[in-house]
Amino acid sequence: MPEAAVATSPSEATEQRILDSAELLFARRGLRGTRVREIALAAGVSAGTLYIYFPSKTALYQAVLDRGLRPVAEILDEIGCGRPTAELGTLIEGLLRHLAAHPWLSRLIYMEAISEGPFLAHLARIWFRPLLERMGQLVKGGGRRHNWPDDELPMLTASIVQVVFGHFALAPLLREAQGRDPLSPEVLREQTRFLIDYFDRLFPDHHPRQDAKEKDHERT
Amino acid sequence: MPEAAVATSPSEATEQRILDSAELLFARRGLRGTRVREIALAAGVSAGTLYIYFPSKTALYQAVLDRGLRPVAEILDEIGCGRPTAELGTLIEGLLRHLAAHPWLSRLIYMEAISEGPFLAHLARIWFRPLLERMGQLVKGGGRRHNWPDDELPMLTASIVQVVFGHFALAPLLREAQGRDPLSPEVLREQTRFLIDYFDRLFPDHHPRQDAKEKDHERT
Amino acid sequence: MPEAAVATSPSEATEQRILDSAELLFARRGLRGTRVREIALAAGVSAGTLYIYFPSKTALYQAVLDRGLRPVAEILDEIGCGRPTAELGTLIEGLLRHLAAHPWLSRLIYMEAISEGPFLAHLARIWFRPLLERMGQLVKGGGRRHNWPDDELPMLTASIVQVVFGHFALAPLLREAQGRDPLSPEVLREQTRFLIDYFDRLFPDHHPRQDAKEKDHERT
Amino acid sequence: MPEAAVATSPSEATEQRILDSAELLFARRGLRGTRVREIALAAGVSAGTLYIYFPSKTALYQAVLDRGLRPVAEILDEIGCGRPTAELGTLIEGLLRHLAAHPWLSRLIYMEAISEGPFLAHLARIWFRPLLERMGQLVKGGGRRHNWPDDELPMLTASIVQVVFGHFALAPLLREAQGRDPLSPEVLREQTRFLIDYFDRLFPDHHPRQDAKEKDHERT
DNA sequence: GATGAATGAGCCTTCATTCAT
DNA sequence: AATGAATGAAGGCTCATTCAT
Repeated sequence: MPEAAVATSPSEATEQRILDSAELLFARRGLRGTRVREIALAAGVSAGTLYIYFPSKTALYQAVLDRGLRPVAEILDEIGCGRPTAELGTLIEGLLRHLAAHPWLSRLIYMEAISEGPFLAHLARIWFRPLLERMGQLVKGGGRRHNWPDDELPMLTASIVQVVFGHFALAPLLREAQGRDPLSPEVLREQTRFLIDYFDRLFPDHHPRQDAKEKDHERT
Repeated sequence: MPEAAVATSPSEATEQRILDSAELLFARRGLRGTRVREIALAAGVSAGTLYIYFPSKTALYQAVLDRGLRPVAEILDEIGCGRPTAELGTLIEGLLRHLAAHPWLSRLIYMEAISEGPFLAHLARIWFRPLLERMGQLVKGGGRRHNWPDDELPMLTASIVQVVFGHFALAPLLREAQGRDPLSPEVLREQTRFLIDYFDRLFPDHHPRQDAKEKDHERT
Repeated sequence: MPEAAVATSPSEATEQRILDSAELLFARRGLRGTRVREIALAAGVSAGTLYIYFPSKTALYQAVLDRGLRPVAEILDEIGCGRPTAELGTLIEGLLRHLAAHPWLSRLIYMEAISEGPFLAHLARIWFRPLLERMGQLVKGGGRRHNWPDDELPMLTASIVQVVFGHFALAPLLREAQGRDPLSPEVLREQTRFLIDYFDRLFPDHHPRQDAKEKDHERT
Repeated sequence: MPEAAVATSPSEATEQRILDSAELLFARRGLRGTRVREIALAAGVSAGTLYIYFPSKTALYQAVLDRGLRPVAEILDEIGCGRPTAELGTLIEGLLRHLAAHPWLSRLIYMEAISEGPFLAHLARIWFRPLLERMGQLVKGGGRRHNWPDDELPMLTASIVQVVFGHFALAPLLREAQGRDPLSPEVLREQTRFLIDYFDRLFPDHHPRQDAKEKDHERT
């Protein structure tokens, strides 16, 4: 419960500020491309101060990655304790809400994945594999009657991850190409609605939430 | 097989080797994270030699990006001159074939997009926007009777790009998480088959190829 | 004695040390021929430290030039506020004293002039042109009855500058050829005495200081 | 007599072109500040070709220096074989003619002198010392009755060198400050006339040429 | 706890020099 | 004789990291 309590100490606040700035910059430039001084400057401290909190740039990177991924893992754990029906929609919505609240997270993850850096295995273990597994369970299990062949399910779940996370990861490009901010509340609402529709079509038998379904489309 | 034919001067070969090595490394580390010496070493030349062919690291990066994106633009142009029906499948297959032959391209593009680098606008202009437009035409036009609302089409096409390119961009992560090489011919064949199935479900009226359709699913 | 008074921060001292070393080396090798590492080594710091104080080698060069030329401009300004008679001698003596105290200055100026570098115009504006003008005023004005034709005066003043500054600029060569140090107090005293004699002959009506005149020559 | 005969071989011409370009550039940038490629480019050959004619940049520098200084030494030798009277004027005129024909020579010499390079001793031995000695002989000897004290003669001769060579060495600065080209025939003529007048005043007993004397001043 | 000063390793780039053609 | 291609050794400059204050 670190986020529930108020700022414990001034140094705790400084540490968070450093982590925030680092997240933002690592997400854009990667580990090698980000300068310690940039992070410190963005956090409003000197580069020397940063080394009081983190022993090295790499350790800071790891801390940023951990802090970002932990809540994702928690979301995955929370889902799945409930009823198996309609959980995929819940999972997606939970993820979207979290990603919208932490717009750098997707880019950070993608950056690390593409970089094939030293934390790739870690990333696969604590983020991607659990995500695929949970999604696989939700798709396979739950009495759903979708008609996807079993051997295509891994690719299906991977594609869902791509669509959900990709929207945030490629946000700069989408903004540039579409002329609107993919992270604005309005666009995020549209994107959420679209994804629900999207999953309805991929899993025709799967009706995540009655209200959401009736709101936007009456066909079928 | 365009590289077999010419084989002009020895310096031409060197230039291509440098471009190849640079593509590989830029795709993994981005512009800032890649060292010129690494590129030169990978190309089997000295760092000084590299500067005979390219005036700067940035210029080399640009050349790599251009060389990678030009064929994609050509693929987009070629499609669309034919019949409008079933063209989406053709486009996807063409793209997949090209991306499979140039496995670093997607990662290069994603890296640049995520980095929000100086070529983002260029990337949007010559890659992403044409891609979205062409796909939008193919989806909208062609007498198809899919029932997507118009305002969701941009997000739909974006999601298709995510699924097609994401497979290659996140290849290292997929390999690590799924325990198999996403770039192996076998997996690529599966991925192609999956994507065709996938589009059939997103556009139920759209029957790209009879054989592909009958192979795996008999519903509708 | 301006450097004895202040002695502010340690970094101020470092900056001055860098400027001193740079002046010495730039005066000998010019801008292009001097290595940043040499300057840093001579100043007792690392090359990186130098860049804390100056953004580039060129900026350091400019700073050295400015620091060296400012006092010369001040000397020129101070002279001329007094009586017009006998001022040329005062100017020369003031210049000689300053040049003797800053033995690298002449070489720095000559080096820049010969190099035809980017600061040549600056040098002409803040050093050479004022020098010529002030000397021209002193020679022309002041009721002197020398009989130089007007159109030879610019060349005359230029030649004076050559003789005054050239002694310091060509010091290495003079030392090598004459076997004595042109910067030693003794030789400097001789040179001053010679210059006074020299000007007496160029301007027979011009008796700068009675004492100086009587000290060394009773002939005529 | 290397300049009398026509171009012996094509390679001879190339060598001279390289020497010419090198002279020009060494005079402006010094040994360290000049790039071999620049010289080659200015000579219209490749850098590799340059190494056919000269084993290294330093050797080329030495050759340039030698080629430039040899005629000066010859001028010094030729003078002095004649009558001792009025020879100083002849020497000055000969020097001026040569320096005007080789405008880079003075700058080259000054550059080397200021740089305190490895050829300083050489320069002193074959250029400056003979020059001082010859001038000293001409001033002292020849039955002239000027009234300079003996211990000021070295400084006097040095000052003459400064005035004669300095005009060419500081040409860029003079051009910038005076707004006219010090190497133009017109200005060179003026400078020659000025120098004759100048020496007449430094050595009142010394009447180099009747015509020159009567042109501008009738005192004595 | 915080920082300004300092640094050594390393980065991008240039350069004198070599050599096969 | 001439050169284009190549390179190893700097050269200017940056950066992660340390430490006295």
